[in-house]
Amino acid sequence: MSKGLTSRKENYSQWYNDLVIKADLAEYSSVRGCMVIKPYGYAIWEKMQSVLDKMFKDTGHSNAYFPLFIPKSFLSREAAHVEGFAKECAVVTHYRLKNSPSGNGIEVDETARLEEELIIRPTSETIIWNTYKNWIQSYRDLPLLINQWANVVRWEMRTRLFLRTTEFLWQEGHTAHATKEEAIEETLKILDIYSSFARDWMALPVVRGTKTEVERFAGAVETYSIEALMQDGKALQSGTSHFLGQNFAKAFDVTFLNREGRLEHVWATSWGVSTRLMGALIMAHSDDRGLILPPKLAPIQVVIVPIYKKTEDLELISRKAAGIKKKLEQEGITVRYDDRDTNKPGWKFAEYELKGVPVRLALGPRDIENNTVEIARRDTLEKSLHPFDGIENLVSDMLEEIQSNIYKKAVDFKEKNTFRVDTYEEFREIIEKKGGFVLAHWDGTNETEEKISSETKATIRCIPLDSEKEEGLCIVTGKPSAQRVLFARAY
RNA sequence: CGGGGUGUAGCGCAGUUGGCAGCGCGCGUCGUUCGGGACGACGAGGUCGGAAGUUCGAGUCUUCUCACCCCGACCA
Repeated sequence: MSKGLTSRKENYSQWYNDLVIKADLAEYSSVRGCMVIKPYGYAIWEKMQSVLDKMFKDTGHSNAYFPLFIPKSFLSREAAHVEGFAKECAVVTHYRLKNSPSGNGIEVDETARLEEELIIRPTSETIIWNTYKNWIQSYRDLPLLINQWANVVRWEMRTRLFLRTTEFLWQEGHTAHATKEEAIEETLKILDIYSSFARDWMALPVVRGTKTEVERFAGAVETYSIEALMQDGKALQSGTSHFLGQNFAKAFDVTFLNREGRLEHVWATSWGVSTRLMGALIMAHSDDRGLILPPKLAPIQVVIVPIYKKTEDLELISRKAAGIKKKLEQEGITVRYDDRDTNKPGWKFAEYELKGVPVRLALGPRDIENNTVEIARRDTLEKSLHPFDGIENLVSDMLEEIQSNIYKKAVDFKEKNTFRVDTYEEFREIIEKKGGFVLAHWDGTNETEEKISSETKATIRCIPLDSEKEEGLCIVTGKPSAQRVLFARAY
């Protein structure tokens, strides 16, 4: 048990908070609802960014950057969109401060009121479509495939580190297409990118699906999402991809001349993942000793800890460690040699476990004598001794094994906690007692969906894309249903 | 916005009837330690969230105020 880390069983959300803070990923800032992402946490986010960025570029997208401020009038151009975001917008009303007449401090200069208020972007569709209007004239300008890495602000009432903060970091893709089919294809292509990123890099299995009308993005025709299951049985929406139809094109009058010389509105998509993925990563794999990071996203993949009494020992060990470090680095592995004299080995062991470093090598006088290294893996906590020779291959293989092992564990957890139920009693029982994903039939109406969510706090996470289309009867109304949908309590 | 709570050292907290501002962790120096979160000695660190009031005297009592946290309604 780690010092000061609440156990998951004791209090899951406390465990999560403790972990984020003690593993040095982030901390609360002096600004309400906003957090500071610390270097170790940001390093993980940077890894995610660089992988995703490459995936976007490999599929033809380019990065650009649009303003943080959105004129108020823009937001109201698309009816559903403004409806969805109005309640959580930060608004800039003034552009100047002045010294208080009382002499202490500063205050807003009321004479410096903005003619039109500016909204801090909660998402960028409006400013982007206002811009695209000037970029698109002909079918030759299409498709337009743009992504931006940015911060956005949503004035949430309650916040949680990484999962929901007032300001957060994300990427938002915004594309324009000549046809509906092409836009839908793009939406699905991105959904694929998200789900394979989750699987192959985060070691996180997800369910892909469409959102119900109630859960749909404000302004979208169809919203697709990936849904992940956390260890406490709650679902976390981890990425969304929207088919926007012609809603924004119409609202911002974005048209193009097609091959036949006819003017048409373009078809649009938007899609995003945020620093919320950090929350998913933390909650999906970690244990009561601390983080467990998939090696492919770990900022430090291997740490080498020297164990010594005398400085002569340290010199010998350091020479040996430098050799190992070099060999591992040649394999493309990120290694830290921690020879700080300020902490004891035991302290370091606990510290790197807390921080989720996948593999730890310990090197002491005994190892120097026997030509061995002690290898400990974070996911299973197994320790073993290995000869110095060929250590780089062993570690390299172990990293891959850890990556696949934690994925397997997550898949196993998801399967064990996914239930098919056919009655509402059973449904409530599982939602109340066990949590997890529940697959059940639903009659497709908003009323039934809202009844279920108000009675059980479980919502329809998505209508899965990949499951078989089994017909049945709605668990609440008994009306016919074309397929089971995925319910869960969600973050 | 409704309900509850907390503001005292970097962090976590104690502070009795109003009477010298404390404890643990952390931090600094020195020494012994070092194969699973070591130990000892010495030391630094405070407008007690803010303002006003009662009092010889306020961390403590009164009034006002600000901030943050937790639970609900909203959400990637």
